Amino acid sequence: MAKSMEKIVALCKNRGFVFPGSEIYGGLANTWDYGPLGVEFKNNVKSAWWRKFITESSYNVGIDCAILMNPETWVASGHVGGFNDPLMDCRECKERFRADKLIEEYAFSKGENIDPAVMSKEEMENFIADHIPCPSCGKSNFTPIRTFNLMFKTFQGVNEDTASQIYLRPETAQGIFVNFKNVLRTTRRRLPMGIGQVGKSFRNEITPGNFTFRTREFEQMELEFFCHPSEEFKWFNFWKDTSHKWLLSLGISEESIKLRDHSPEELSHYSNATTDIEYLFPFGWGELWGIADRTDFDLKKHMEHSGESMEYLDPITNEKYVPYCIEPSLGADRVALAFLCEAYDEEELEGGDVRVVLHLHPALAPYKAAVLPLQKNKLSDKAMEVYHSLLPHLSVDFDAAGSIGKRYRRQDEIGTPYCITVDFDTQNDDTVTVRDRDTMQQIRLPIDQIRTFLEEKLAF
RNA sequence: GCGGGAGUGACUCAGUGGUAGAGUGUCGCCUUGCCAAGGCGAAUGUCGCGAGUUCGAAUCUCGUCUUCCGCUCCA
Repeated sequence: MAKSMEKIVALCKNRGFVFPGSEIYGGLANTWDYGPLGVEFKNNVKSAWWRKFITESSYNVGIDCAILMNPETWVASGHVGGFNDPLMDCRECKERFRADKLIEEYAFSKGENIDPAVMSKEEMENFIADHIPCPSCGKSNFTPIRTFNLMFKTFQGVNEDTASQIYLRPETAQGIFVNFKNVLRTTRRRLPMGIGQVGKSFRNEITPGNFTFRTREFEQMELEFFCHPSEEFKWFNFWKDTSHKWLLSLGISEESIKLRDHSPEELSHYSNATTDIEYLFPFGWGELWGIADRTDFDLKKHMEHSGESMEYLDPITNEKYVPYCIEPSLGADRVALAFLCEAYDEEELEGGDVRVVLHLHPALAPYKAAVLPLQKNKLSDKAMEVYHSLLPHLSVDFDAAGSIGKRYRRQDEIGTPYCITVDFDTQNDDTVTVRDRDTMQQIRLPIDQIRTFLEEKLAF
């Protein structure tokens, strides 16, 4: 049956996966809070990534950097210069223009030597008002210039002046680059080596939207993998492949993802190759994972701006070089949403009624199992025992309210892969019914084997 | 920023000037012995906010806030 964002958003709100941010104050556009189930789920997504890309990798190590960084970082990375576009709108025809581009074009067409780069905002505004009509409608009625910078600004310390202005990081990558030497030295690693990080980033997007897909505050799972320049494509393909397989191993189907190589025109100025892994959301294809060959761009920029050497001395060959960097960068909120969309299903059962079920991979499910007494009054004590015996080891739920069928459905809806039903036989032989979410099949299992059974299912 | 929708219980909505409603969900009791059964009962509302009109406003007017969808934009 059809899945839609509307239904998925409604499920998230009703069951405590995701709430609209600041709801009691009428909300704040495009902010979302992860509820009790959502945080378990998202943590599972993040730890699955961490396990695959950091813990289980012999090449990679982790790091957790500050969100606030020396502003010079963003000058070096190009984020300060690259995102200060002076924009103005024509009040008549609503077209939007870059003031510096208008002046450049004007200067070029008149053969005059005017450089907007040295002009202040007011000077540009005045110049345009005096000389340049709207290229679209011919009128001269522009709004004042507004500079759109992607980065959120704030102030460090008590003085709110430009000297104390700092930024919320727009990507986690730069924290890794500035620590490259620290990590290399303290881990005594040789290249190739990767440094991974999970953390919040902030971008003041003009148009956010589609639930948690594009938000101004978001979480990234980034790996910066450093290698010899001659091996850039080898490792680029390796991480592309590894990323692709990771998604499949956690339940994303082949049909709903595609790998899209950037065309040469589309490539960022620093990249030799970029591949996006896109997922087919109910609202269309959306980028989950950008795998970019960033070359030595970032390390070189930081060398220039900081004066610190970012070169690597190969202890075997004695070759000294600035490493190339392959960056698989994944949106945590995006991929979590993709897992949800992929898992969401409405199944028509015999008799015509419909059950909503999240076919989440057990490793991602908020609860691995729910313990249910078949009969509330007489079996709750025994069920509680089972529940408490599992609680120290696994995330499990307990539910005694309503009919057993209703409780199965409630667990289906939140993606709990197994329901453990305590019945009257349990009291005699210490076995329980384990009901599978996907197949609705039931097996009988001794209580002391439940934990092992569940833990085996968590592999991906 | 522009254009267009929309704000009534947790959710979906009804209510167009005269005592705030329904279904779903939630909770309790009974029933129920493996897939949303049933019975009885309960709780939850500054009707987004502020002015105005009126004897009286969820309802009409103005303002405002929030939100959604398009457009603009997008490392």
